[in-house]
Amino acid sequence: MLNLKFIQENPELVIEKLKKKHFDASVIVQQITALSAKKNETQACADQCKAEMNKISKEIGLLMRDGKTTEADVAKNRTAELKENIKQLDDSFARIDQEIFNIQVLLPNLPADIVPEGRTPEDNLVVKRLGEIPVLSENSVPHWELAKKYDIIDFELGVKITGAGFPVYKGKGARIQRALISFFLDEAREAGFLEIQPPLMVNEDSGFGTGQLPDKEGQMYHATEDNLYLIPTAEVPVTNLYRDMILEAKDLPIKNTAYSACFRREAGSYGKDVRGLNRLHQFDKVEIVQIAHPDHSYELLDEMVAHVESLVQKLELPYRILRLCGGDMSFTSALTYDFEVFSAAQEKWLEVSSVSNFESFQANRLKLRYRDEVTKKPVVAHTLNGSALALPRILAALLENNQTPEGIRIPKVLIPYCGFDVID
RNA sequence: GGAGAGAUGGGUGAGUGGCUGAAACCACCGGUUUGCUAAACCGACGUACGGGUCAUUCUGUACCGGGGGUUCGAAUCCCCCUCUCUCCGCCA
Repeated sequence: MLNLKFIQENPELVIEKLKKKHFDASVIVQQITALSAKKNETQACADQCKAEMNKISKEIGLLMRDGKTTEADVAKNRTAELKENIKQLDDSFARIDQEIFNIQVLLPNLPADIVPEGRTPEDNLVVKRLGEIPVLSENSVPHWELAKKYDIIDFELGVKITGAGFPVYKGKGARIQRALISFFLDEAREAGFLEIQPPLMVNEDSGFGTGQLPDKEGQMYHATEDNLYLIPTAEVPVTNLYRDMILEAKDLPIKNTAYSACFRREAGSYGKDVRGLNRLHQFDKVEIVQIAHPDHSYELLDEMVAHVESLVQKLELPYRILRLCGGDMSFTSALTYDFEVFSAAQEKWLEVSSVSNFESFQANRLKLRYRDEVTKKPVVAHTLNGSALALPRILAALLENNQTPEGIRIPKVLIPYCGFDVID
C-alpha cells in the first residue's frame, strides 16, 4: 500500500511512475486527492466540536462538585446539538476514510527507476546468463518420466490420497528433498540469515499484512472452521513477525530465513506447463527475508541476488537472471530479479526464484517501522524477500540435466547431504 | 469439547465515572558524579491523524484487545465479538 501522504504530495509522480506498470492511476489519484481534502476538513470540524464538548464536560464536572446543579443542567442542554454534530461528522469521516482506503489499496507499488519498460515476460531484461547447457543423449526424457523410471516421485499416488499437484516423494526422491532443504538453510545461515521455523497457517491479519488478503483470497487454502490460511510462502509468517513493530535503527537489517511447505491453490492452470513438478499445490521452499533501512535496501537486494546466484552455481545449473519489466512485475514489488534454470529435457527456462525489494509498500500495511537515530521518529522500513530456493523446479532441472545412461548424477555439493551420489 | 479467569504504554503492574494519556517499578535515552565499568542522583520517555510556524517549537483530536451502547463526561458501567491463560477431557 502506498503512503497516503506521499500520494497527496506527489500525485503526478505516482501517475507517471505507474505508467511503467501499465496502470492508469490518474482517476484513483484524483479521487484520493479530493477525498483527502474532504477528510481533513471533516476532521478539523469534528475536532473543534469535540474540543468544545470536552471543555463543557469539564465545566459540568466542576459545577457538580460545587453543588451548582441548576447551572450544570443549563450547561448540559448546550451539549445536545454538539453531540449530534459530532456524531454526523464522525460518521462521514469514517465513511470517507474507508472510501480512501478502498481505492488506495488498488494502487500497485511504484517500480524502481531501473525497471525496464515492457509488458510481457519477453520484455524482461536478461542481466546475466551463465553455465553450460548440457547436451543430453538421444533418449533423454523429462523429469516426470525419470521420476517414474527410478520410482522417486509418485504423482498418481498423490492424486489418490489428496489430489493433483500433491506429489509423493519416495526413497531417494524424499532424501534429495531433505538434502536440498538442509543445504539451502545452511547456506542462508552462513550468509547471515537467522533460521526461523514459522507456523504453516496464519490468521487473517497476517494475510492482510503481506498483501494476500483481501484481494488474492482465492490463492490460499482457507480452513474456514478456524479462519486460518495455509501459507503460500514462508514470507507471510516471517514478515508478519515484525508486524506492528517499531524497531531500533541499530537492529537493521534483520535477516531471517525459513524453510516451509508452501500451499497454493493456483486455480485455472493447465497444460504441459504444469506437468510433473512444474506447478504444484504443495511444494517446499527456503525463503530469505530482510527488514531494511530505506537507505540500504537496494544494496541488500543485490546481496540477496548474489546469494541466490551462489546457490544455483553450487548446484551446477545453467541459469539466467532477469530484471522484470514493468508489466511482468508483481503488484507489490518495486524491483524484482527472477532466477531461471535451464531444463534440458523440457528445453525451457524454469523460474526457481524471485527476489524483490518492496520498499515501504508492505511495511505500510504491516505498520513495520524503525526509529530514526537522528530525529527519534518512527519511519516506515523497507522489506525484501526472495526464494533461496524453491525446490520442485530445481529438482526437475537436476534430474533432467544430470541424467545419464547409468543414472542421475548428484551435484558434488549435495552428496554429503544426500548420502548417495547417483540415483539409479 | 466442558468450566473458570483475564486483556492497560517496550516490560511488570496500579487504576470501579470527571484534575488519568494514564501511578509506581524495570528497561531504553540524555545529564551529573566517577580513573574506567558499576552504583547513586536528576531529567526526558507512546502512537496516529489534523491545524498553525512549515527549522527547534506550539496546538487540537483519537487511542487502555475489537465493535456497539448508557452518560454532560467512560480505562472504569452495560451488550456483542476476538484472543490469551488456568483446570478437566482428548491427544502427537
